[in-house]
Amino acid sequence: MRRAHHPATEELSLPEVMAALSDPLRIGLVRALADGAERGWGELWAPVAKSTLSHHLRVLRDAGVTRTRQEGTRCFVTLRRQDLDERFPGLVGALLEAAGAEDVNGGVHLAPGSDSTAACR
Amino acid sequence: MRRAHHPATEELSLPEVMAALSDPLRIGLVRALADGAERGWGELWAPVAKSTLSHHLRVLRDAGVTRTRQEGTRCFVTLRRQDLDERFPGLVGALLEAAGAEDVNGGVHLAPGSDSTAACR
DNA sequence: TTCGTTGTTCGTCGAATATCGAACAAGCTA
DNA sequence: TAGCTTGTTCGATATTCGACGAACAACGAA
Repeated sequence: MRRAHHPATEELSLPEVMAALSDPLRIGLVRALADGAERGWGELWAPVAKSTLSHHLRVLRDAGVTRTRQEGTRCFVTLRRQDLDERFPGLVGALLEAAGAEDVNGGVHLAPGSDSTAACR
Repeated sequence: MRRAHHPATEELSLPEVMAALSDPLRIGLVRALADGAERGWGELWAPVAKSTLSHHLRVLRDAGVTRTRQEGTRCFVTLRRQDLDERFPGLVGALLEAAGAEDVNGGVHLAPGSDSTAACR
């Protein structure tokens, strides 16, 4: 498990962020993180192999959309909402609203028994 | 020159629109159309072969971002701002603002002598 | 130390994308 | 009719992307 790279706020690239947010599964992941709560890997369920999920989370991280924190063998992920809003005001909000209206989620959902108050027990 | 396909407003797909807007050159094209004016092909200059430009304009059209009108051998293109705002409120505005702040244009610019008042002479 | 859990990385595959030049089609214009 | 202009389409090629399973690395627990 190598040290993950997180671009600084001023390094965020608009095309890269747009590309990261153009996949239904990744939109679903962002929606799952939209409430601002930190989520453990295990809470995020998606209909793909774990290596594929790891790939998508890496794309989001590399684009600066999410931040990953490591704790032992576990990883926790949060949406970098504030950084994104600073560089691209309104973009994430508009995306989340549109994705909610159309129910775009790529098959992603939170694991049973997880809610924003029970995260990271 | 075959009849171009334009998806209806209710057929617009969020991931597809996001993907169409994730390329710097296409962002540049959208910016060139942002004032709502109809532009002729010849007014849009980009640092790629004409077949490549045709491809990018097709991607935008197929995603429902732009509308193409044909007149003789010429084509004119407009941004479907109203349709996009109806389905994805605020998305295009946030993109244009961010792209303007970062000057993302993919090398696209309007041909010399073109401005919003002189279009389509 | 030996497992088991967790997430990353690697190799591979097929599909999609970006790009170019060349050929083509459709409509003006001379 | 014969060019000219304009934009699309066609191959061809190189790259990227999404997906998978397998192997690996790091850490906690038994």
